[in-house]
Amino acid sequence: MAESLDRLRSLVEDELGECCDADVEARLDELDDLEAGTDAGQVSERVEVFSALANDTRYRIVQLLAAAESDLCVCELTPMLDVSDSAISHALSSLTDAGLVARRKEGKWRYYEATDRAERLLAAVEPEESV
Amino acid sequence: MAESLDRLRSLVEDELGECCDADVEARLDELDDLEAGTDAGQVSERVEVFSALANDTRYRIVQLLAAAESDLCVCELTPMLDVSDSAISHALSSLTDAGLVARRKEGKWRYYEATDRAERLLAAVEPEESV
DNA sequence: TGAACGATTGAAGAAGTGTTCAGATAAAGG
DNA sequence: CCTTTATCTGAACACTTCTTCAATCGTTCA
Repeated sequence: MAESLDRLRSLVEDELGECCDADVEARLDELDDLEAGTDAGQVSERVEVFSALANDTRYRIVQLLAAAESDLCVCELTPMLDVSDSAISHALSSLTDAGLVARRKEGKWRYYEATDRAERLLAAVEPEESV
Repeated sequence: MAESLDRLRSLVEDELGECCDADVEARLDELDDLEAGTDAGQVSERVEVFSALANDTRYRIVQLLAAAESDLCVCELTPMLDVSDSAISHALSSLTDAGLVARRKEGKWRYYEATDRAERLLAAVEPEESV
């Protein structure tokens, strides 16, 4: 660890070229702060959220739920997604775990809707021009 | 296809219960519009973006680049991420393809920075309270 | 020119993921 | 009750992904 720090120091010295030691120290401090600002638990929680959207079936479900005026049940989703009910059920379960979808039980049916977090993410992924 | 439509119709009739045909038609139209609103190319482009963030190494890189005041080179990232240079290079390449990171070449080094799209996504994934 | 160094690439094996199938639950209605 | 219907669950297997290693590229500088 101390060794890799020395290595980083000399890289930074190289990178900053002919400038003073104070600048090198400042850069090293900045890098140090960056490293401190990441918490493993938070990272994995957020990676899980992105993973939930990293699949055609799940992404489309969220997109459909966000676009729908009312919430939808599994049997309404099925005809729009060419995979089995089972696959949709698995997908909805991952999405619920990730906090992207909320379920409501009503008699024989379960209705799903997109959460705010999901809607924010869908908006954020749109390319520049449309923002 | 016509068959599954009939099935959907009877499901919707069940769901809406004792109400009139017009309501059933309206619901079917709504479902139809939803289905029409999704384009395969767009879906896969966005799924690719979410996939890029669906991995610890890549997520942390984007987080570091977004938090950094200036852009960073691979050799500065390496000590903060306990994987090989090679892994980081592969990661940066996926991120660049997904439009989440931009590269700048300068002499011996390549500097990377997070794009606006990446910053929007990082903001959007934060949980409710912090918005 | 050639040695050193930062960065990238491709191949390969281990690990992880997605879908389906078969079977299980739970609510509704005869 | 017993059946039907909507949804869920777990196991299995094909498929994808992630990381590492080894080799390569491109720039700098002696």
